[in-house]
Amino acid sequence: MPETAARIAFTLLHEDSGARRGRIATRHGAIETPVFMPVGTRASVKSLTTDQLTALGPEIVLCNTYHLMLRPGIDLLEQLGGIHEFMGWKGAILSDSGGFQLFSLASIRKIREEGVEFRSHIDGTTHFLSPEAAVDIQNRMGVDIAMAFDECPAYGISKSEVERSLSLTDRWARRSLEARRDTSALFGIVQGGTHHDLRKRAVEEIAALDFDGVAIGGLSVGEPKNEMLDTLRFTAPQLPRERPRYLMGVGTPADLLDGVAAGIDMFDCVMPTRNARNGTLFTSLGKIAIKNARFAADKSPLDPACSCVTCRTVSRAYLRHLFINGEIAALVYNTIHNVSFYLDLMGGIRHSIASNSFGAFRESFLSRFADGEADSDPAPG
RNA sequence: GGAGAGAUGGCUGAGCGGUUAAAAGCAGCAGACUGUAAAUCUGCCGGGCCACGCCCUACGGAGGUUCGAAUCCUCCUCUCUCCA
Repeated sequence: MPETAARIAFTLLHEDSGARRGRIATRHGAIETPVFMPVGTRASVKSLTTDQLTALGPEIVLCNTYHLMLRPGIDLLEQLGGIHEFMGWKGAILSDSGGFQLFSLASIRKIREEGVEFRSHIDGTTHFLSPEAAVDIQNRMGVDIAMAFDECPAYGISKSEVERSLSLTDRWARRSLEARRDTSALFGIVQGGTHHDLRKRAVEEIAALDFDGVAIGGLSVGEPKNEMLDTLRFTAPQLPRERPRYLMGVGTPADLLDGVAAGIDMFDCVMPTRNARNGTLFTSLGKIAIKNARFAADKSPLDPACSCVTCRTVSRAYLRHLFINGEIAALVYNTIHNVSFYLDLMGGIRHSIASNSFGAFRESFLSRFADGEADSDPAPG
């Protein structure tokens, strides 16, 4: 991409019903969409070295403004050549603005019109994030895609509070955009809880601004699944067709399929990496808890349908052994597999859209994945 | 041979007259995890049952004191430490 070109360029390649197949050109390579972005909050996809991550082949990963501004700090990060160089990562990077930390670290912050005062969860020192500061930090990190600074309202608060929060997010969106530079693309975020009218208002507000992409935030934060899906299906199709659509923080394999069906192009979620470290592994036949006693003597690969390093190299019995003994290799093997599983799922989704068979792919995947049992042992006699 | 200390649920280990089916940790079994304060957290964990209550069996063994004992007394068995 020429130096003078846009921050990113999105091309919508194909549509299959509501599902979209596209491509995002960035200064760090092209991203085939729909895409799943592994989460690397502190410039690290937990338990993986950068070369292990690279070998898995994701085109883009996440990092987090709040966590990185605390450590190592933006001055140091900038001095060290930016986040790509810092972590030795050649692919694209999207950073979250820190808005989600307003939600997850609610007890140690104070929200004002101007911005948010945080107390560091590490050492208690006070820090300030505003739309301008958050975007500035993301620019200085050198990420390919930055996120507007938003407030993610907790589920269960009153509609009037959601509306108040949304108004703040919308005002912050304009200020975030003012702070955009050519170094990083900037996405706006649609909030509004589970209220159709607020979501509609948010879409109109954000879509009218010159963001490089539009995200749906504030889903899968505790609301019932049917409300999440309802909000997703209501909101996603209203997002600008010619720009990337990003569903933040979602989700399960089934959620990804629902998101794609609703017209989402980008996803991120801690689920594959966190669950890997906690012993829950995704397979083509459903989730399994590798610590379960029934895998103690199971010589079969974790997922016979998977070709990742883990599945090619070791057995379920060995993975269980490593996990219950707290071996570091368990985290590495598990993470390699779960991330591979998610990336493979997205690959399958992209192929199916290209061949107009997304609906069938989705049905097929879900019928096998079901919810739960993935025990390859023969039925007891 | 002598002098001490001690034996508690798979293990370590509290309790030292009633509120004790018995703290806590570990092990074991299961579950959760959705823009990562997470290699974290939660539940179960003697047995049985027509189970939100009841019945068995339980603190080395056998007796005893007491309304009531894992807790007090006697004897026995075994373990550990120190001195010979």
